[in-house]
Amino acid sequence: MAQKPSVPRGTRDFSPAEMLRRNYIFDIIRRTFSLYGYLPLETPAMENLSTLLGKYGEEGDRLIFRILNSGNFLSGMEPSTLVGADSAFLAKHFSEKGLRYDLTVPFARYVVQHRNEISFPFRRYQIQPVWRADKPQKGRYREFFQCDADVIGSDSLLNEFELIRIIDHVFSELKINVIIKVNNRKILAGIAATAGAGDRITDITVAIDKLEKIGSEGVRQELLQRGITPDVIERLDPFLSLRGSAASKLSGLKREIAASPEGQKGLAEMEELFSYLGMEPTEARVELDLSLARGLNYYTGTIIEVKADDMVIGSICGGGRYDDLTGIFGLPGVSGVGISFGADRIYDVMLHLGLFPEQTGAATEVLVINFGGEELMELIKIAVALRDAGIATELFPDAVRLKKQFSYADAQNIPMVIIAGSNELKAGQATVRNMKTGEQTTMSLSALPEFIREVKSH
RNA sequence: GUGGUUGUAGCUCAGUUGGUUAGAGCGCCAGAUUGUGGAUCUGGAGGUCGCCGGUUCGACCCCGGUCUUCCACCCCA
Repeated sequence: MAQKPSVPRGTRDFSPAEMLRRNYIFDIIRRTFSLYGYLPLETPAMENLSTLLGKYGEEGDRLIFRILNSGNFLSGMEPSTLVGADSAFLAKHFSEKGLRYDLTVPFARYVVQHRNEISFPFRRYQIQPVWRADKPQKGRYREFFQCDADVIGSDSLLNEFELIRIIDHVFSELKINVIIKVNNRKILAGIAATAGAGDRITDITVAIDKLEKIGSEGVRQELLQRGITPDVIERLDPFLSLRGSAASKLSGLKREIAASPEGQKGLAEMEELFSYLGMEPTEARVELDLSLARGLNYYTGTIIEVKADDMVIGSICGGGRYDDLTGIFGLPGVSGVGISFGADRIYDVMLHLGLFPEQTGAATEVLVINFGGEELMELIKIAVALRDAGIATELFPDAVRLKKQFSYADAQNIPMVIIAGSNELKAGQATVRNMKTGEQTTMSLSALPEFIREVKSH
């Protein structure tokens, strides 16, 4: 116990059983992305700090893992400059690279860097780990996987519509009941402007975003704390209490924020999006939630967030439109929109709700009992023939007692065991034991693959 | 980043207001059953009580530090 090795805080090993279930999730997401025409992309685990810093706000910068420079980074540095230097100064001199914090910014970097090779609109999906130097809790890790799909170089709201369809497709295949919340940053800007605080949109949205968690009184306190004046809060109030369908909220808003051109634009976008959704309804409920803001401040239009209906956990998928992301890298005027599935939280939800199918992935289907001795050559041939027939087969590597081999099959959940000892082989036969029912059938060796395929299909 | 919480066998947890060889259930291994798993019975292995240091005649227990877990805030997937 004492000197056991361990992994760093907030990181995890994934056992074979866990990997089979994780791959079940990844496979469904990957298949759905590709069904909608998205292409795979991977980027390095580390990026230059200049790519990363300043993209996620002050809070985000603090959470980026920095990689120490290789070699003697102290060489040529006067000891006197180190005395009294603050950590920001040292970090700048000792570290030039960081672990990626999300997949969207590296994607934007990729697009700008390869703009001449890409034909727009460019759709890509990316399933890779990201790292955040956060304090871990349940459902919050320092290394976790994101599954992103983004399309860049198209302003059309058809993209938003299709991304929502993808979300719906994935969660209905995973059998997770969800609610898809949408909103639009331009509407939020319109609300802020109408309330007379257009310049305080960040403070206002951050506070409003907490509505569900802390209630309307809590939001009021939060707004006050952020220095929003009581008369502005008074004027924000009607927006927070808007109820009803998306259509009725939109028409209500239309009057309220008539004076804000940006707000009107946001409303028009939402109306268009909901008209598409009306034509081709989703399985999950799509709700216009005016309190939805999302922290990442590069979003400029539609914002999307998905919550599980049957379990209290943070959002399991989110996304939105960003107009200016590639602008930071010197390519202005290219609009993008994307979503990101949180695979680790989806895993937690599915585990908690018991939604994983009993057999996930390609576990062994048949174990061939090893009798050793003269039979071994025949047993190898059986295993080869079964694998040729596409049946996942293990030949037990050691000729140990049958009890041990059967226990192994039981522990590994292997559904069928083949017993072919000298008795059976003399007659050119083998016995198949169904481990679930205990039923045993003896047949000729040539009939084995067909028989097992038969049992499998039931 | 702030405040709090947790850590005893592979797993889930007892325990001692500081006193010689630290317990249970489950799991694991062996046997009852030398070609048949999941049930039962019998036996066995496995712990410097997270780590480092301090107080004490003596620490798993008290104190400090550290790592880890989880929680609230912050932020987010």
